[in-house]
Amino acid sequence: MAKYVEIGKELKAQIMKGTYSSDVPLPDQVSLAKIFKTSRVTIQKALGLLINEGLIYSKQGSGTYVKQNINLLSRFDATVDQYVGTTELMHGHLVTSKVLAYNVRLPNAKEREDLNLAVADAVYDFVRLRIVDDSPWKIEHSIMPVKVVPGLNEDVLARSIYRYMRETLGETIGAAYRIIRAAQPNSYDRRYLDAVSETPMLEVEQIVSLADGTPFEYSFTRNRYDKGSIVVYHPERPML
Amino acid sequence: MAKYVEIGKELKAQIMKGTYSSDVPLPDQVSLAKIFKTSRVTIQKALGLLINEGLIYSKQGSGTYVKQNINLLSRFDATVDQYVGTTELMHGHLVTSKVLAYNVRLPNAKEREDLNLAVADAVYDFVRLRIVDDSPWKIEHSIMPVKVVPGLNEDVLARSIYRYMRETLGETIGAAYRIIRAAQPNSYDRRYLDAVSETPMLEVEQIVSLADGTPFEYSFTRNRYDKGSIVVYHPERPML
DNA sequence: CAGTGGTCTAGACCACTCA
DNA sequence: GAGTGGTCTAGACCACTGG
Repeated sequence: MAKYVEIGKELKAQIMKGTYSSDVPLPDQVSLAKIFKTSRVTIQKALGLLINEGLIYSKQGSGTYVKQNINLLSRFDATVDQYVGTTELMHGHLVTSKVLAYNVRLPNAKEREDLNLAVADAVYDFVRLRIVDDSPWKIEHSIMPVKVVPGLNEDVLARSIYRYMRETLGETIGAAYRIIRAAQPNSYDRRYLDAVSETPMLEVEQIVSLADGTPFEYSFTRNRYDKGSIVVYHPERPML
Repeated sequence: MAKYVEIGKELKAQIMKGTYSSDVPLPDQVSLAKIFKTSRVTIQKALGLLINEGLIYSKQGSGTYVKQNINLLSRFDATVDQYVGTTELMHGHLVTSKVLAYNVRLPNAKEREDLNLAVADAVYDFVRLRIVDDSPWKIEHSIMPVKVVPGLNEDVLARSIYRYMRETLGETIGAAYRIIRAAQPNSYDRRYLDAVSETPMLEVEQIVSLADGTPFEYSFTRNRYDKGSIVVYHPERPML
């Protein structure tokens, strides 16, 4: 593990423990470099991780401070901010899956473009109902290329796909595009999620890629408006 | 302007011009350092900007490549990914505002916490209907502290608050928390956005801060499900 | 003014890919 | 094995904050 990641973890742990308040700044970068026996650049890279998470912010000429509103995230139920599958998201809750449809077929034009596939590259096409503590939660409709995620059978689907990819295939999940929208309920929503005409649905369309840039998942996830929201943090970035 | 930002802009411009395809990698970092007469670390910082925007990705031992799905973003109408106000978002479209409510009052407990205010710190509380090309688009309900954004009158509200902050107050917008959810239409939605019972609404609740960490906006923005979605890109980051 | 973060350099070693 | 990106160093200068 890279040194700056280790330092980032340690600093985060200290912040979560309440070592630094939002009034008193963290030790300055030179001091931190001495404390962790490293260079200032490495400290800056470590602090950058926490800044990107929204945990701290830096003010030139002044210092580095802990943000006040860390608690904001915990107030909301479903956070889809990381690339962990939903199975691993709900700490302390049992998440199970029911496979509603499972099929292997050839991709259409849009899927070929979004997943970067040739005409003959088969894809899995499956729909899963995700259940938390015996209560229906969301419906996931996923398209995945067979050549990128081989061996994806119904047994794996009932468990965690992301864990299968990490532990069995040894793949690292990379970036994700997400489009978030509200939608009217469709027949699946009505049948499995107790939605009626007046029930707004929250839909997330996403393309997820491996660390090497290969797209491996194109999916639509839907839940009732009262069964989850999405939390996003946007740090400041130079405009290009 | 920092050198790495300049280089990032130049590289982005070249990529947008189609200089590099997704098959052939960009020049390697050492070559780029020579081309831009700088060090490799600076090149890496510049490339990092493009990686965070989802424009390119790097593969250790291989090279740095342009992503295939750059066009994904342009397919969707409303992108709320940057900290520009909506006035500046719709290129080539006329965005106007109608102030539906405007008030100065004392903050409640939640607002005091989210905006980091004392009991006596007054806040603006206003509702604006945003109109694109004569068609109602979204409703923004905003709370802003008077002491952070002084001089916010109805004249400014009808124009661009963000531009006022940048150009008149000289403030730099920093980070933002956003919670995105689907919701049932309320009376405002029905009255001004042509919503009925079966019209799902997309709602964005957000806290926006200045570069120095001071929160200055707590707002709810709503639009009809068919009048805008939200696009988010999540680059890979080490887990802390 | 002293102290802080922001940027930048030149060079080094390592991990990984791919022919 | 050559070439690539990932990390790290030690030191420097600048920009900004705040007493």
